Amino acid sequence: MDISKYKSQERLLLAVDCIIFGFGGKQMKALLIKRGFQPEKGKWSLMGGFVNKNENVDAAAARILRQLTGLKDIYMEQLHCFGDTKRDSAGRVVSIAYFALINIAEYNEQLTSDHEARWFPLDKIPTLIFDHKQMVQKAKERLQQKVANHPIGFELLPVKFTLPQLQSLYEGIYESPLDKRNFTRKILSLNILKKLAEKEKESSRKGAFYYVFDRDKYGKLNHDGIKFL
Amino acid sequence: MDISKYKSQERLLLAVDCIIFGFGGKQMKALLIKRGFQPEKGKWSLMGGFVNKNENVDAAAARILRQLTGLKDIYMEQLHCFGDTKRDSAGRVVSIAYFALINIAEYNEQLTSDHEARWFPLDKIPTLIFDHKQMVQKAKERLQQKVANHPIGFELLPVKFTLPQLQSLYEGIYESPLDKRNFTRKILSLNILKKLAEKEKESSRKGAFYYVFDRDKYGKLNHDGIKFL
DNA sequence: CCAAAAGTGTTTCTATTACACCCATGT
DNA sequence: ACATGGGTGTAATAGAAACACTTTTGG
Repeated sequence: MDISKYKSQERLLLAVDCIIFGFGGKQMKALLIKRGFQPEKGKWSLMGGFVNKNENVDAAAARILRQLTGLKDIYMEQLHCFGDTKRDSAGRVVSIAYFALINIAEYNEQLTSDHEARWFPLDKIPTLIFDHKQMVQKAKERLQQKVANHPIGFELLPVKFTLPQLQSLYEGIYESPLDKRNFTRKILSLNILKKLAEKEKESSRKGAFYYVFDRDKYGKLNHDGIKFL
Repeated sequence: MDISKYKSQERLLLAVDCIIFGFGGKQMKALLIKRGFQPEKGKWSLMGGFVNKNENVDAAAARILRQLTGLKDIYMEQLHCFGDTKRDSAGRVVSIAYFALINIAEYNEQLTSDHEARWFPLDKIPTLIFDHKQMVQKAKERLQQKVANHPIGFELLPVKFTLPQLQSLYEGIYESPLDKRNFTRKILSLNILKKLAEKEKESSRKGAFYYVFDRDKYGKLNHDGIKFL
């Protein structure tokens, strides 16, 4: 087979960078690390790494997330390819950005300190290397869109959560307040939550009922017209 | 500067593929070419090419579109990175897919024959090489989403168009009929069209008034909550 | 008994849908 | 005169938004 056209092409470095979102109870946060190698060593950065030649790009993203956080089977979605020639000061590196949603409570604190990782509220993101700030911005916009039509908000909460918690989550993502009554009515009308008998008693005297997301029920619906907000 | 971490990484081929949409009066079409080199030479394919080392990925997409169609200053948007190791039978090539919207009438027929290019209605796309069918599918879904909130449908029409034409366009994109009265009311209520005195007389005895998209007016609106459909 | 958060309905308004007839013109 | 596609309004329904009081319970 004549593949000479391929042979004469220039190869380049391909990286992935991950915007890792967590929910801090009131606001959305992103997990950042102090970069461990040159250039820009010691500066705040997204988690990233290079794509190996015999590795799917999606797999590379999952691997990097696992290496740096210890977490696997995490919700991840490809965001965008950042491909400007000058984006990385050390040479031509095209980066595929992914965003991940994790339950901040399950995240192992030990790993945080290992890699000098820290959670930053989205409105207090420090200066980041390269085009990482743009990546975070784009991820935030994408999350806002996506969460309106897809049940991915639950990835950010524990399996059991209360309606006030869920509302705070949406308020955090949209950075705007929601009406409690309208919110509960709407979310319950979707018929995808199961109410538990148990109550969460930490955050109020009265206690709030726990709910769980019922994936089975959701799976049986038409996902086309479903609107969470 | 110590960039040894970069040096030890594997480089790979990066390509772009373009899904080029046009509107055929009744249905959406995609422009495909007969692939001109091995492997899979002579099979139907999206327009594609390799990204050069000193070229932005976006620029590569624009270059390839220009080389193969002669068109420039075309609406283009990055779609998705397709990065499976086995996607190209001749070796590891990661491809960034873009979709483009062009006014089919302005497209130079000569160039079509030069590259053995042809327009195919979306429901009659032939077998395509590699993962190009998936790319087309994803582009179609993205177009449907996007066109509901952004004024990109106009890219597919001549500068002057009639309301029946615009309606047919949306019907083509969504593959479902719309109510004429509801459609005109909605679209006119956005206040982004300028009605001309002139009429289009080809397709009916009575003739239909031409409109143009008023980019100035549109620019002055809040684009956040705007809904075309 | 009081502070703090949970839970719960109704009304108004806005947007969407469904639906049918007359108009202008070229042949 | 008639066939063809263009243009227009209203009523019914559904969804979104606004809004305030009662409940529970730990201290």
